[in-house]
Amino acid sequence: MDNSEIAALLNNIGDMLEIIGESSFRVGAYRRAANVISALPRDINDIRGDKQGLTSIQGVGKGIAEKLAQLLDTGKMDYYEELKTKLPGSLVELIHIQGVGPKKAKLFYEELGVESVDDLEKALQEHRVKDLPGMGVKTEDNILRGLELYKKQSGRLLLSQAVPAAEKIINYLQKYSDVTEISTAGSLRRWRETIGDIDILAATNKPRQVADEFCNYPDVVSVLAKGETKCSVLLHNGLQVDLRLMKPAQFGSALQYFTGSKLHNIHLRELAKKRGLKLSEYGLFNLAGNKLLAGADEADIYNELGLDYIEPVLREDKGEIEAAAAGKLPDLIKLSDIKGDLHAHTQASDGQSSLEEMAAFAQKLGYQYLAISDHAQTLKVAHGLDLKRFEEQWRQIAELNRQWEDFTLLTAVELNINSEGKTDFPDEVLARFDIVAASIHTGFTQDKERITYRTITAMANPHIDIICHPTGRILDRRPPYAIDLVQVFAAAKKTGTILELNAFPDRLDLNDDQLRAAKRYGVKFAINTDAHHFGHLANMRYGLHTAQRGWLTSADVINTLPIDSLLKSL
DNA sequence: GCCGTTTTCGGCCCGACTGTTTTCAGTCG
Repeated sequence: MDNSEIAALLNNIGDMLEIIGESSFRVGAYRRAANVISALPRDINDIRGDKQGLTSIQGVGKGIAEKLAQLLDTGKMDYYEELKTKLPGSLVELIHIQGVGPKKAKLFYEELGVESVDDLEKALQEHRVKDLPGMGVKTEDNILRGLELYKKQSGRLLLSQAVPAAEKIINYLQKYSDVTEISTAGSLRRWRETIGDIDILAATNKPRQVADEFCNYPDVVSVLAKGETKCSVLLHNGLQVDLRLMKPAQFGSALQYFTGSKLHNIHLRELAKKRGLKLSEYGLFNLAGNKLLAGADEADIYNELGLDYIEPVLREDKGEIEAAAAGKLPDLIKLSDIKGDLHAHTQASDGQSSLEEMAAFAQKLGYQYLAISDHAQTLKVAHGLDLKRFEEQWRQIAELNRQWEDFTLLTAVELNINSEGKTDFPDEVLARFDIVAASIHTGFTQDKERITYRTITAMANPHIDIICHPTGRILDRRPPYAIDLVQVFAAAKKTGTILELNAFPDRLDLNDDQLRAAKRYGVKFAINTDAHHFGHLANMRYGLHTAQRGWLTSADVINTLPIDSLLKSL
């Protein structure tokens, strides 16, 4: 089992313990351990072999370490198996429905025999819930609404749906209402790969007027709640947007609080307490609560706690607070560091734009270079190019390059790694491209050993510079294929092969935790959009923020290099 | 179940809202 699978299992245990009614601190301990392990830069199996062992992991003590050791050694954990006999397998799913927590899940199970989401739906329809102690008609309605929501958005929203929608609303409110400051908050501001709902925070002295304007926003189909501190609306595309209204003097502390993550906030408040202070959404206070130390400005809160400012993308309680205390936060890569894009397709294969259109948009973004990396001959479904067609493309690129002084189209290819680990062209052909990328497009269902072998075999070819979308996952549609990333990272370091961070919003592959792990191995990255239309080149920002979430600096990413250094490094 | 520049035992973040209740439990973020 890998780190993310272990983390998922620990979270599941946390959910089960909560329903059983275990101490919330024990529940929290399992969730913290899960959070830390998901971000671990090393394979947990290796740590198991260390002298200090699993307890060297912050948040893993003797109890969890013993259980994990058994799991890693035998593939089973007695404790988990025992819990599963106490609760039906799908009962934990209930607490992911808005309005249902552990207590109600337990009540429904014990009193109504509800064991799954389907059971609950039936019980609600038959109005068996309202007669339970502490329940009523309104509770029943609330849960029914939560259930509808749960069914509708089983998957969370992609960043690429949420970010533009939020930006439009912010522009609108700035234009038509009296806000002094306004920002996104929540997981959207942290640029998590998927978003639950859109949170927006505004500072104003005229909350009623801002609330009115917000509810009049043209895309609103229904107003769910409207008050002076909070409004919720539903947009016609099904998105829920929450607007929170604050006084300017509290904007910083409110923004800090509503940005989260939950675990980051808990850790920060613990730290405040240790220093004799108290932190809430209303500000940072002395313990007596009568002296305000910070509130209007978010950065002041961190500074008053003795920390460097922590960017929202890092606020996951994955070591950023310790790093900020030690002055060791990374100098995160910025969008302006990106000098070009190394993965783009044209009409020649499965793209929709011409060479000229791609180049024009890349220049508009201020790039020095763009690599045209169409698919090659064996990927028939994408109309891959044979050598003759590539030679024609090279001729066109050379001709176009003559007219620009400070911009270059690079000749590239995205090879397909077949089930034997072989690619489309012999080495003497590969040597003729500026950049050679390779990736897996077929045989997703092969076993871990096989897929890892294919990838590592391709990396061993000295002509192959980059491995694209290394896990093949597509958010909400396709899980990653079975691949041993630890072996891949080690091989990437050894062979000097670059790993791609694919910026396409439903890929983001490698993801944040994987980037951080790979960085520890000394791997270098390319952040590429994999554009199939010139407009897709603008997706770079989704990759960029994912890179930040992976603690990457500009030195970790090769397409921050000017063109001559780039070509030399390849 | 974890952890220690107040502690190896006794703590463990903070506040608001809702719905069901007469003082609070449950849920949420």
